[in-house]
Amino acid sequence: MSARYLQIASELRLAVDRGEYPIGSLLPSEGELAARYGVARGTVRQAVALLEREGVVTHRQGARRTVVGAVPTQSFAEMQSFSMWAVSQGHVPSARVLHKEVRRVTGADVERLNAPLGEEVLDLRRVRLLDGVAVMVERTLYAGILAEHVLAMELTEGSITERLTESGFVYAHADHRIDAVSAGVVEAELLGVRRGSALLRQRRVTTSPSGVALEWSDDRYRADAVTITVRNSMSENTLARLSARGPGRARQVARPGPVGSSVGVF
Amino acid sequence: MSARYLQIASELRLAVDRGEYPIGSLLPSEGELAARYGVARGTVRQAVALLEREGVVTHRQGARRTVVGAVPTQSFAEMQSFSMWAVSQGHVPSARVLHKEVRRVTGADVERLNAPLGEEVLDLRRVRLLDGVAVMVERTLYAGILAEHVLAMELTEGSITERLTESGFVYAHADHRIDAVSAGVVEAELLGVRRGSALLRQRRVTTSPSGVALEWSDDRYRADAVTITVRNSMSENTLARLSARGPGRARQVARPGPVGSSVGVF
DNA sequence: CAGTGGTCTAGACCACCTT
DNA sequence: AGGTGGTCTAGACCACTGA
Repeated sequence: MSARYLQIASELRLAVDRGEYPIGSLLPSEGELAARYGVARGTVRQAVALLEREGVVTHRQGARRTVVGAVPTQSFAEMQSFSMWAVSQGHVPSARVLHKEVRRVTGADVERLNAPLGEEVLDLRRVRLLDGVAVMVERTLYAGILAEHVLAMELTEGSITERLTESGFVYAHADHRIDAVSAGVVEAELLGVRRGSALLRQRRVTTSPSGVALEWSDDRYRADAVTITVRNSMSENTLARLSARGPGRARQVARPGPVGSSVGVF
Repeated sequence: MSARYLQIASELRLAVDRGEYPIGSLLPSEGELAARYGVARGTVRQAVALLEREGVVTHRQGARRTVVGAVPTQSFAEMQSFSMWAVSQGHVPSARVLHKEVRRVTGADVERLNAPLGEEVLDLRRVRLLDGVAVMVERTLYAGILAEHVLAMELTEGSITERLTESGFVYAHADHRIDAVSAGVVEAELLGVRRGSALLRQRRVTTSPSGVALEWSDDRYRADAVTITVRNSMSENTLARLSARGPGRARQVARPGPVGSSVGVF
C-alpha cells in the first residue's frame, strides 16, 4: 500500500493520459481535489507537486494549475541501466565484453570520469547491442565493494544494476555529463560507423543514498541510436551548461580552427 | 522578504559550501533544525527537500540526511539564454544573424522542432560566439506573439530572452532533446570545424506558465565548446533516454553500416 | 529500543490571479 | 472581492535505521 499522495498523483496522471484533462485545460483546485479524495489539502499538494516536477502540470500562484502534457517518464533505474531501459522500450539488449580487470584508478580515470585516484575498482568495457545491433560502447568502473559481485555475474546478458540491487546495493543519485565526441578508430570499428563520426557521450557518477560513489561510467552512443531528454522548469532545474573553455573568469587563448579529431583509444 | 524555507535552504547551502557540513557528513535532524531556526518541522522539510532536488543532500528514511556535495546550480534563465549563461560564466557572448523571416511552420519544422504545423512564427538563425569564437549555430522559432518584439530588437548582442522577460513574457518550462549530429557543410564553415565532425545538438521547446509554447529551438554546439550536466535521483528523475529506432514494440529493420553522414543544410 | 524521516491532518494567513 | 495557490504551524502516527 503506497502513500496516499502517490495514489492521487497516479490517478491524476492517468486522467491526463485518458484526456480527461486535455493539454491546456485547468486542474481542479487543491481544495476541490482534497474534498474529492477525502484528504487534507497538504496531501493533495504533495501529489500535484510530484506532477509538477514530472512536467505534467505548471504552477502559477493564484491561478489553477494548467495541464501541459502527458510526459513519458522513465524511472531512475531505467535511466541507470541500459538493459532495464531497453527491455522497458520493447527491445532486446545484449552485450559483448571487451575488457575486464580489477585495478587502481589512474590519472586518466580521474580526468575522464571524476573517479578518486588510487581507489581499487573493476574496469569493465563492453559493447551494448539493441536487437542485435551495436549502438553503444561503455566503460564502467565499479567501486571495490561491488567488484566481487560483478565478477561473479554473467556479463553478456541481463542487467548488472538489477542484480546488484537484488544484492542490496541501492543506487540513489547520479550526476551526468553529456557531450559529443568523434568516434576513434576502435569505437568506429565496434559500432560500425565511420571514424570521426559523431557519438553522444554520457558520463555518469552514481552514488548510494549515503553519498558513496558506486560507479563511474562513460557511455558512447551512435548518434542515430538515442536521444536524451530532460525537462526543467523555473521551480526545478537540475540542468546546467558547462563551458569547455573553463568557467569563471578564465581567459584562455581561444583555440579556433578544426576540431573533430579522434579521441583515440576508448 | 523571501519565504522562510528559502532562507533556511540558503543558509544550509552556504554552510555546506563553507565546509561546515563536509561531504559525507550528516545533516542535523529535522527536529533539531526546526528548533534552531524556530520554525515548524514542515518548514524545515521544505528547505531540505529543495536541497535534495538540487543534489546537495540525499534522503534515507530513518537516517539523517547525508551531504553529497556542493553543486553549482544554474538558474532556469541561465539555461534558457545563451547570453545570460555566458555572462554568468564570465564570458563575452555575441551573435551574427544568418537569417530572419516571419513565416508559417512547415512539415520540416514539425519533424525537427515539434512545432505545430501552420502556426505563424519568426524564424531566426544565428551563429553564437563566446569571447569572439563561434561555438554554436542556432535556429529559433519564436511564437507569433513574440515576433514583433523580437524583430524590434538589436539581435547581435544582449539577451533576447532577457528583454522578452522585461516585456512581461514568462518562461516557465522547457523540454530538451539532446543528441549528437555531424556537422554539415554550412555548419562546418560557420563553426570553423571539419565537415562531418561531432556537434552536440540541443533541441528545446519552451513554454509559458500556462503551457503555451513560446519558442522552439535547435542549438548545435562545437563538441569542444560545452558539456551539459544533469542530476537525477530516485526521488527525482526528469531524464529519459529515447531510442531512435522508435519506442514501444517497434521492430524496424536494423540499419547497420556507416552512419555519420551530414545532416545537410542547417 | 530510541531516534529519525515519511506521511497526514486541520486550520490559519498572505500573495496573487481573475472577474 | 472572491477564488486559489504559497507558506507556516502544531501535533500525530507509522516505517525505517542504527546501536
